[in-house]
Amino acid sequence: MYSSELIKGTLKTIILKLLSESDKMYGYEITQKVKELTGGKIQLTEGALYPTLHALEAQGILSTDVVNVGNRIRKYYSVTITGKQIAKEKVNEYSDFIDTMIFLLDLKPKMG
Amino acid sequence: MYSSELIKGTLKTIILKLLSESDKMYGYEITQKVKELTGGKIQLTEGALYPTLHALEAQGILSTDVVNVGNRIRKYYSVTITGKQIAKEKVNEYSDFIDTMIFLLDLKPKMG
DNA sequence: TAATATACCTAATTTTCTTATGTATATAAT
DNA sequence: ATTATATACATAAGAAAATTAGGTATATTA
Repeated sequence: MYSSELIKGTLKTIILKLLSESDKMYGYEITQKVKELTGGKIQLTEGALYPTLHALEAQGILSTDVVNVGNRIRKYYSVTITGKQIAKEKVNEYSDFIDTMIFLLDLKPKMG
Repeated sequence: MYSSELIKGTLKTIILKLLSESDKMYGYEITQKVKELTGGKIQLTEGALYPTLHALEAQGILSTDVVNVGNRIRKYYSVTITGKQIAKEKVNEYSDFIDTMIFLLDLKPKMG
């Protein structure tokens, strides 16, 4: 787990990237996917995730689809058409930002 | 200029990296150096910078040396011996974090 | 002489997150 | 059977970290 301050400001970008690549995902699924992909290094907290999802929906970037799975509720989120462009911009901006930080901090990114 | 949320959480790391590589720097100098190195893409605000410098000093990570330049005051900061280890850890953690984000967001870092 | 640059600082507010709490069902372990 | 964990949503109080705005003051350039 990284110190929490590092993760600040990346939540929206992570959500939009994951949702851009799959048709739809629900909140809990996003937390599990991020945990899995990062080997537990990034674990989204629900207190941060849900309000952000609600905000993105209110902004028209995400749309929702509530489904009943057994007796439990699942709220699927997907990127709207308007949202797709914004998602792309967000990821591109973060990519550019990372390049800048690598240069500024003189880091050598690991090559796969 | 990046949207402000991206820069959140990176300030300490930037300060500690720059100060680790030069003998000493003063606050205003740090803002100018960052602006110069990033082509204006990252511009530290004084309202964030000075309180952070004070906090790092209070924690014993930085030490200060006040100098008179003409009739103006300049407060030089340098990394203490204890601070050097913490600075290294901070930069390494951020480097690791960036690797994780590159993988998670499937980014292709530009190679110099 | 007015504007910009240098150089420090703090305080109110806002943003964004953590921590804590709440509700409820499903499954695995004891 | 019952307890713990996992699934699945949500909000609210508080903390952390930034922005915005303001303050003081000297030096330089237009």
